[in-house]
Amino acid sequence: MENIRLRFAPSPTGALHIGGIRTALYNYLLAKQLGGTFILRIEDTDQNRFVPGAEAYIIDALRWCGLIPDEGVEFGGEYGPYRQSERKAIYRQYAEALIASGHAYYAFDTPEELEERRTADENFKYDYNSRKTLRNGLTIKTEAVEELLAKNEPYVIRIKVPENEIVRIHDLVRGEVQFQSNELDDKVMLKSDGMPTYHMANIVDDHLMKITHVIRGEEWLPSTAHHVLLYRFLGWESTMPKFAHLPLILKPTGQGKLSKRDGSRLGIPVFPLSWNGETAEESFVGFREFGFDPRAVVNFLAFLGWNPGTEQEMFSMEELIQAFSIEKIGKSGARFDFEKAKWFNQQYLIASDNAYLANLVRPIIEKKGHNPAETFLQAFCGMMKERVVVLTDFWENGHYFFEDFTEYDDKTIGKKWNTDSTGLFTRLLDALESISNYDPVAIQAGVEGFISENGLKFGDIFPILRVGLTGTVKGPGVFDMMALWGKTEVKRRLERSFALFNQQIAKQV
RNA sequence: GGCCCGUUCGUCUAGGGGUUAGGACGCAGGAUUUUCAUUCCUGUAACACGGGUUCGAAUCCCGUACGGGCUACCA
Repeated sequence: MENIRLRFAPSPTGALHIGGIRTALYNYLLAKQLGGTFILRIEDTDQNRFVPGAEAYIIDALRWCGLIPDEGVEFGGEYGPYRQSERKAIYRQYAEALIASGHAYYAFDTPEELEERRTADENFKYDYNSRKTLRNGLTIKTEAVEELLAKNEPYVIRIKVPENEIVRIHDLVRGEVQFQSNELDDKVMLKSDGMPTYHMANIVDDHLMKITHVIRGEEWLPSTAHHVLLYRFLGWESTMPKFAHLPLILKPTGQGKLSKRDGSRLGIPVFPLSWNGETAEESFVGFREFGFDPRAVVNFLAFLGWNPGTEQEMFSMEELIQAFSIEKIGKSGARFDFEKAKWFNQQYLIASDNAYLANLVRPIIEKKGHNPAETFLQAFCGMMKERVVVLTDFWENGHYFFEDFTEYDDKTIGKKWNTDSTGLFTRLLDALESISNYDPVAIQAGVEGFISENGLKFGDIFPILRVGLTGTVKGPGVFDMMALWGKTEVKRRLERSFALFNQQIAKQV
């Protein structure tokens, strides 16, 4: 039985957006399902686009999502190095082997010369036809080529695409796709700086690392024909990996595929983690910082372009590993729907136990300068979890648990609070004081008793009690909160608030 | 422009020759509730278009339209 090996191979050119994470996820799921190995390879062959910190970001992001590589940069393994820049020498020998077998050639055309050809003919392609008129090993005599090489003349190595052939690729998502070889250009394999292009490095590494399945974005479908040709020319066709090209993730609004800018444009995260670029324009908030639980992000992403064919929507990573299948990957682009992402998050938060939540919420509360006791925090999380969508809502909607509110619902108070209220509520406070067993049930009984004894209605008491306690008309059950806070704190809060309310009506008069 | 891929409610999607075309998000209404939320119920809304093939097409085939990707010494 073959050893299943899949890889996620991003370029460290900046923060990795959610589309990249989804690609990693699908690779991870299939690897785990088949008992295989999930590998992280860094494709840093473009020295111009290299961004410091991007590699660390990618690893942090994968860790946060729970997509831990078994092998790769920072994770070890027997097929290293896993950074392509450290494998530079390897690629050259294969590029030269391609030349030796007549499947590639040296090309001496300068970027400027090619640019000129492109401006002259906008359909210009370096292909089976035009290569006859360019400066390369096919048009220059062998000795002259040797001479140029000896003189250190810059050159690239290009693949020699055969004429009049049909290149067939079998894609696990799309079935058979054909390309007419005359449509294919002679892509550069080795750049003049000695680095391979993606195409070369990818095929060599996938072969050397014994990759069995390539799951990647649809943007690679057109160049897969070149990749198949390379496997053939290098004699590796029999062990060529299976390909699966994923539908792209589309912008939430408008047209085209999701891009980095869509996040800031719409005020929503499109990255797993925040990224601090050189400028504000290049900086992005992540799902993590926005208040997402990684389980929700993973669940949401899994469903962007795939679904199990059942009506189950909530899937743990383990369940995804069980249920995942390439056959069920969709073919058309999936629009990024932030509303759905939030819904997933809310579902996870509601279903989480209080201790788990307290762990995630604590840093948020501490950042605001509060250091609550663990039991208090957990009780808080328990009361709030059905009222939040993202983790930051715990503070947004429940800050009054930790600090005195400064703004309150003055509309409600304006309607309900009058000059007689202080007297009434002071008596309520006294009634509250006399409750011996200060738990939610007893408090409720006390308040209800007070209401009926005084011939009042719920509406006369509750809005003021709630706003007095929390500043807002929304929130957990008042009696639950009161029990958590205790008699003294309840008294303190209410007395403070009554003073505030009296100031408000004083101003109105 | 050329090549390649795609097209079921607004969005994510199930289904795949005969279905009341199913679910989820969103939205609207209702029930429960001390508020808000949760939960539950109900509603809203789709097979891009045109031709075939067939007794019958959303489903198969061909076109068209529309959308997307690629077209670098970027990945």
